[in-house]
Amino acid sequence: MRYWLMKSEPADVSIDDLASFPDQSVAWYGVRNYQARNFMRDQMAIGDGVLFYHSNCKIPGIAGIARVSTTAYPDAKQYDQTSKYFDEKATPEQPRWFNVDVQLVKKIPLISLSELRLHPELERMRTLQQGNRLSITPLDPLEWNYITTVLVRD
DNA sequence: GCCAACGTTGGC
DNA sequence: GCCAACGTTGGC
Repeated sequence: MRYWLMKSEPADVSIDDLASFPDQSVAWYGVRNYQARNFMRDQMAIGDGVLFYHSNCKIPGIAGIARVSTTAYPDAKQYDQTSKYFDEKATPEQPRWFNVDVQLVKKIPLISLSELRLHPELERMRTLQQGNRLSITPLDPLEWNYITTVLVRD
């Protein structure tokens, strides 16, 4: 059982979008970074904990708790010529990009990035490190526990 | 819209 | 295999 922080741009898929989808789940398509891909392909398992993070928006931060609901499978968008995620070097025989499905557990009152930065317990979190751009990062179980038990209020 | 950080590309 | 140029991310 592992824990992850996964960034989504709410203009693309927000926590409310996720809540409205069938099974409240979504294919985590569009990851085009090898390190993030490898996390999904090689390390994620069904049931892993996910912090659903809103990035590139007015108030970035953690918007919900979710879970990994499938193992990794080829990202369909890599074959879609009309998609910005199309990859001409990918074939069904040799897919290059993978994704898991992520399912909502619960929406939470937003924990903003600026609030996260106030907690010394979280200072080692990768998402808080300067210059970090990875859209998927592993979370230390202590960080997961701190966020989901101390910071989530409702 | 700025720009720092950093990943990728491609010439050599 | 180096590394400069370029593109992207994402907070501010």
